Amino acid sequence: MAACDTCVVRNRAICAGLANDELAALNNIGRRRNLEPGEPLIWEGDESVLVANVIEGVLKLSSSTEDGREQIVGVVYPSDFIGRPFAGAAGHSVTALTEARVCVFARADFDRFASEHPKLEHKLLERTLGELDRTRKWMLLLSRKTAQEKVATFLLEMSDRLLETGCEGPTLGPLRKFDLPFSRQQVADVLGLTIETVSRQMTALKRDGIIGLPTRRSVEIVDRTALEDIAG
Amino acid sequence: MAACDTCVVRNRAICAGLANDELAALNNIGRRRNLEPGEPLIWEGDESVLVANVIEGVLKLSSSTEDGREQIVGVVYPSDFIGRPFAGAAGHSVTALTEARVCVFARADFDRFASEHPKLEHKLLERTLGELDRTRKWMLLLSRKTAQEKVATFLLEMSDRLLETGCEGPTLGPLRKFDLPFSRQQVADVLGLTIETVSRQMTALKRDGIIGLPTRRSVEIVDRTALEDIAG
DNA sequence: CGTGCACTTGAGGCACGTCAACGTTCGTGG
DNA sequence: CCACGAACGTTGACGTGCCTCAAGTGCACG
Repeated sequence: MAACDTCVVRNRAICAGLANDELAALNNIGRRRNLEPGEPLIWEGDESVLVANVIEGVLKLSSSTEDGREQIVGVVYPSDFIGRPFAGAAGHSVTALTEARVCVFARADFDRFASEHPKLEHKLLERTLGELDRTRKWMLLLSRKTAQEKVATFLLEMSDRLLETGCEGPTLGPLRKFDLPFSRQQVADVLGLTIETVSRQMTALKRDGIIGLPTRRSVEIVDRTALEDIAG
Repeated sequence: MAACDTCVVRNRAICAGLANDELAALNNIGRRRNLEPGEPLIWEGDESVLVANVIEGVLKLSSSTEDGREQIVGVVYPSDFIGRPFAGAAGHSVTALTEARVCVFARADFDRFASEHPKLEHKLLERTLGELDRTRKWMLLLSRKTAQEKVATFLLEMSDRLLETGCEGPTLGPLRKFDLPFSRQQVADVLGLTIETVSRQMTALKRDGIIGLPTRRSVEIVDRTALEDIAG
C-alpha cells in the first residue's frame, strides 16, 4: 500500500481507477526496481516472465536481426506499461536509456490479477491500442520518409513526449529546449539510419538556424515552424 | 442470433467465449456488410465511428504522407478485428483487397457493449497485443532489411498467414503454392519499396529457381530453405 | 484485333551507407 | 591539476542499392 500511495504515476498508469483495497493487492504481488542507463530488463526471445510499469525514466524496446542490425521498435516513458501479458516469448528487448524506476510483476501473478480485475484490463487495452496507433504511424516514417524528414519528425516528437511525461519540469507548450535521452547511435536506431547520417542531418539543421545544439545531448528548437515544414 | 450461429469465425474472433444470450445481444447491434476489392471501409483521419470483425477476405490498413507516399501498416484476415475502440480518430484507412465480408458495429454501441463484457475485452486485448508484436517485428524489416530480404520474408509470411486463415482450403504445413491478394504495387506498399524493385527481386528469385511465378498473382515456393536463408 | 492496364526490363542518378580520419568530451590515475 | 586514453561525435571521400524515368511486353477486356 505504502508504495502505491506515493507513486507519481498512480493516476496515469494502468493502476488508475483501482480501489484502495485492489491497489493493495496489486502492490502485494509487485516490487520496485531501479535501473541504471544501459541496464537490460528483458531480453528478446526470452520467455515472457516479467511485466512492469514505468515510474520514472525512459526505456527502449529493441529488436535485432541475426547479424546484428538493430532497430528500436518503441520508447516508453513514465506511466507506460512494459512486457507481454498472456503469452509466450518476448518479441523485443527492454533496456533502460536513463536511470529508471519500474514497478515489476511476475507475469503469472499479473495475468491472474488482470483476469480478475476488468478495470485494469480495460486500462491496459486502451494503452495497448494507443501504442499500436503510434507504432503504425512510425512505420510510415521508417519506410517512406527521407533522412531529413526523419530527424525533424524525431526532434518534434521528443519535444512533445518529454513534456507530457514531465521529465523536464513544468513548461508551457511543447519544449523549446531539452536533453535527448538518446546517444547518436540510439537516435540512428530509432530512425533506421546510420550514426553518420543522423549527425549530418543535425548539423544541417543547425547550419540553417532551425535548431541549436548547445551540448552533445541537448537540443534547442529555434524555428519550430520550419522544423514542422521539413518533417512533412 | 441466426447470423452468429453460422459464422465461420465464431470460435476464433473476439466473440469466442461469449454465452449464447450475450452473442445474441452483440448480434443485435452489428450488421453484415460485403465489400468489393478496392472498396474502402474506413478513411484515415476520419472520426472513429466504426469497428468490425473480418469474416471473410483480406483487407489492408494504410497510411499516407501529405504528398501521397503510401505505406500499408497492416493486413487483416478472417477473425481479425478492425477499427479503434474507445478513442478519437482513425490513424489509418481500411480497404478491402479481395472480396470481403465483415461484421460491422457502430463504435459507440461496441464501446458500451465491451465495457459490460470483460470476456470480450480480454479477447480484444489478446488480439491487440498480438497485433502490436507483429507490427513491431515488421518495423525491423522495413528499416533494416534489404529489398531481397524483404521480398523473401514477405513471401514466407504470406504462405503462413494464408494457411492459418484457411483462405486457400485445407493443406498440410505452410503453403507451397498460393495466390497473392496483392498487386505488385500493393506488395511494394507493404514492403516500403517501389513496384520496379519488387518486380526485379521476384524475377531474380525466379531466375535462381527459388520460386515459380505461374501467373501474375500466384506464387510457388520451390526451394523454401533457400528462401528462408535469404529472408535472414 | 485493337486498347488499356499490370507488369517487366533497362539506363542513369542520387540519397544514404561505408570506410576512414579527425575533433571533442569525459573519466581515470599519476 | 594535467596527461592520457577511450568513447562519442563530426566530417570527408567514395561506393552502391534502390529510386526515377522511360520504353517495352504480355495478358484481359471489349
